[in-house]
Amino acid sequence: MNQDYIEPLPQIDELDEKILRLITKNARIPFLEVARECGVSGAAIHQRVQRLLNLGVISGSEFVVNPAKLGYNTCAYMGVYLEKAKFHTQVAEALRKIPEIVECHYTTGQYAIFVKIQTKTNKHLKKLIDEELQEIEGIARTETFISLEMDFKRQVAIK
Amino acid sequence: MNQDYIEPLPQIDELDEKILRLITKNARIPFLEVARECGVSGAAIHQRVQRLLNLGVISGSEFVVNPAKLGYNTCAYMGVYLEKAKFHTQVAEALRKIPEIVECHYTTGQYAIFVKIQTKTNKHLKKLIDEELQEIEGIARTETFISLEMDFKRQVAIK
DNA sequence: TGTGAAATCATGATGTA
DNA sequence: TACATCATGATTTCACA
Repeated sequence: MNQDYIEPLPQIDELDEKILRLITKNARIPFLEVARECGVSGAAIHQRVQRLLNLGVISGSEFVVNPAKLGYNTCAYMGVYLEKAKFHTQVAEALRKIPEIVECHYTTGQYAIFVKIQTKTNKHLKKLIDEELQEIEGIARTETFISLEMDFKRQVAIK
Repeated sequence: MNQDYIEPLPQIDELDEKILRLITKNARIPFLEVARECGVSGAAIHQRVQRLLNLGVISGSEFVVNPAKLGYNTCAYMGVYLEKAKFHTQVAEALRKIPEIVECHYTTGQYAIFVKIQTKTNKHLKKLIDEELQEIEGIARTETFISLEMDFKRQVAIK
């Protein structure tokens, strides 16, 4: 018995994996360089990347900002308790409007919703919790852990 | 009184911000297109981006993979209790060796360490916890929340 | 910082296995 | 279906103002 829902997987071959390993570490790498490393033509890489985008295996690319260099020195995780489970969606919508909330999940366990927050300072975080979050209709209470230091962060490993 | 340590901020002007807003949403955007939007030359954008990299405001670029399309259907957060606080570093080092652990923070509050995990299935997660995590010297116990659904994820907003 | 020219690259069409 | 080759227009990059 397997209780997990598994979504159908696209066919990814070794060339795709090699491409993914390269472009997930550096989105600006010239496709011709990828091509040379893989021993195929540039157009082949171009077509493969397009296909991986179409399949949704990759959703796009981004330059990664360091929040601290923009003055965002506090990173926190917060569990949210709801007054009633059915407030799920409206609370998530309200959270989405707060730009300091950078990630939001529906979760099992003690919290209904779990979020990641980036604020300028601890004071700014406290203010956000007191003045914005506790005011959201449907939130009963919250529990916050501040990240003292991020030790590492990476994407899921390509086989 | 302000208890927060603030790291010195690089000078970021409006042009930098405009560039950041564009390249953090699409790392492959041609710099010439950015240049046209900003009314400067392509080389100016190139140099600005280089400077932002040197300053550490951006740490690089990446194509963003969708874990589910690679068979990683379970996302979880886990709080780690340590036997002794001084086990901090060695536990973090052990965690870094487990590829399914994609993010690791030192935190305040009830947990000493807080991690994000991507596994193929719930079963795979359970196996990871039972066979790998609980075996790590220094970990007392762990508490896991499974993400049923990610509602949203974004980078910190550029002013 | 910015400009412009040379080197490099992306990308679409076409042919082939 | 996946890839190579080729042509062209765009982009990156570097020397220089």
